Amino acid sequence: MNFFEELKWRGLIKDTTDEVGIAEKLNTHCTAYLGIDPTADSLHIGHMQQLLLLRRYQKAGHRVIALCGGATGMIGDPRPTTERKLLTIEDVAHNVSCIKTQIGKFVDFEDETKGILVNNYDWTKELSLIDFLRDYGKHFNVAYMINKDTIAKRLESGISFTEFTYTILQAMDFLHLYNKYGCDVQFGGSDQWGNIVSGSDLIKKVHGSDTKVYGVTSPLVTKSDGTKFGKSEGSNIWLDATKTSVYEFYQFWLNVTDEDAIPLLKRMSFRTQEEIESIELSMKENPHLREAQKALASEITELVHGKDALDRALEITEILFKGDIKKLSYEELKAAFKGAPSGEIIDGEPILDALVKLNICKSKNEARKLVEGNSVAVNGDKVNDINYVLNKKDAFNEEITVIKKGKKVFALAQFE
RNA sequence: GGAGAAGUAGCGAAGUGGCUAAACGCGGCUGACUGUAACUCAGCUCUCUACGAGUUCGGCGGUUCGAAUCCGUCCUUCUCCA
Repeated sequence: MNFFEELKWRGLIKDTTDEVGIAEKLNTHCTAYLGIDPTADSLHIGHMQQLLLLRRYQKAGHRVIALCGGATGMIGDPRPTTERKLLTIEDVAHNVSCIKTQIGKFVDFEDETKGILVNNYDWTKELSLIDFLRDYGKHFNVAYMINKDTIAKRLESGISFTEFTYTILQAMDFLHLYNKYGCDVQFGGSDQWGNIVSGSDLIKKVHGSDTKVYGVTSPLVTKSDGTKFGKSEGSNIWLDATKTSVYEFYQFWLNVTDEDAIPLLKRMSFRTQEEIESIELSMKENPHLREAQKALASEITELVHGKDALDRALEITEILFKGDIKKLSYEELKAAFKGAPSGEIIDGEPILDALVKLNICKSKNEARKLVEGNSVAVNGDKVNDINYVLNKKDAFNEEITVIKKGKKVFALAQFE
């Protein structure tokens, strides 16, 4: 199975500008690029598939370019629903620096012939309006642009000129990378199809229609029940451990439903076809062991957060679901829960306030309802009195208390 | 520039003077079941010093005993015309 066939088997190919051409190209050598806009100060698991693709390309011997959209991020890729709020220049710069280090976990940038990290702001910031309109604008037919899915969807609800021009900016990136690095493949999620085509079209208009450049997209990750992938408790699962703890990250993957587990393993894991098929087989025989979920969660958590962090997430999991918290020593607890979500409370803190302080609940109102609903446990014991007070003397070493909401959400409360 | 229409909680969408903290659907949370799954069922889903109180229906101002609902004005968006 060659590289292109493998991508297909994994379910990572949706559309290509030229399937035969790209299949050939990927079996020789190419320079492939992926662009990511800095819309937040951390990447989230919605980016994972693409980041892993970057890694796959590099592992397969191709040169990869990770593009951080410092310029495009200031404009905003049109969403199907509504106009984006412009980010401030400071925010974009901050986001760029945060994201760059995260991308480094997936790609090796040590050797320029194997991996390059660029920022499109560098070649866009000096471009004058007149040059933009004369050198690039002429290549874009408005009638053609408004037929692009991303823009067409917005014609009813409204789209600003700013976002309308986004696709031109991204096309300029592909052209720039083609000129400078001979970059001949751009890939991305299927929502990027329009932008990717804009880029290859632009290159062909500038360099001739027989120029060998290719675009390829992968299907967006969806869940079998049709709901949005990548959210937990309504919020994003971030790659930044301070925004989403390693434990939560691990748990997210562990809780993937059976139906989604194998497809996700194919897409996200670097395991071979044989390995994945054997997992699939044993999962069919013993679904309750959730081997696929465990394999998926471990591999991805280790890649993103490292071996030590994974081990700790596993330890916490073990304790929270199988062990008895009260049997642990203070030292064991402290070691196991290192890096877990935590917060400080005072001696005599009411349970409702503590739940809010530790970010387990958004408001005391919510906390009240959960306690009344018998959903909260302190050090393993259910608490259903809304006037319950947390005392130092009940804590481990008079210092640490574990507060749990439901089955899976917990935080460490530390007395001041 | 002109003429219409619309802006309601995370989203979609009712409501068109008091019975409305605002139907319904989705999403989210919790409980039961289970395999930390799926399905199904039940409850919750503005806030708080909580059998009560406060603040909400694009913004501001007004009418009224009383407004998401009426009036004025501003902002935003859509449709059609030029």
